[in-house]
Amino acid sequence: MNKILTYDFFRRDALKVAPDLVGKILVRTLEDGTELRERISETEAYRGEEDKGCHASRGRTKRTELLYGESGVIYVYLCYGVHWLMNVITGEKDQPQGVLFRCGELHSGPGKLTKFLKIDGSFNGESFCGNEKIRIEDDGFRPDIITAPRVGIDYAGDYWKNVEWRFISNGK
DNA sequence: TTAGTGATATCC
DNA sequence: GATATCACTAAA
Repeated sequence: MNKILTYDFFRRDALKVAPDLVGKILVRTLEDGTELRERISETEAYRGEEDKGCHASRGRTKRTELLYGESGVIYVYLCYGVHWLMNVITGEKDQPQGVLFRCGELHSGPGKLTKFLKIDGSFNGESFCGNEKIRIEDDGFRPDIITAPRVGIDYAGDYWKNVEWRFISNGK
């Protein structure tokens, strides 16, 4: 029986949660009971107000308020008016941390992942803990993790642009 | 390489 | 109210 990840898993530091999430399985249950499954193959950590790539670096606002909140909460963000990007909040309360689900085994790209799983803005503020619609399972799979600089944040400056907070499964 | 897209934040 | 910005994708 697969283990379902709970609050304690997400409450740790984003830099611990992000690599641990790689290889886990996202399970999305639709209205009609259909289950969509996809193994996570890539995540990125966003951590703290000093992280220029993190939304919270520009201050605590209505949008980023969630980042400061409860671990295990889903933060969905509409990017470029087209793509829903899904994050999960990690770390202790009042620390703006999150992990972005960057891509799954079957779909590369965060926009495609959320499209496949039928995630949209209505999931903003939902939680992975005790949620019937979406959860994350651990089937014991432990891939080797490759780290790399995050992508898409050229504006964040040389240091934050190059820090290796991107975690990729090598598929083994 | 570039266009498209819309919510959010910031500037009047 | 108006403009600038963006953790992207698809088309060319």
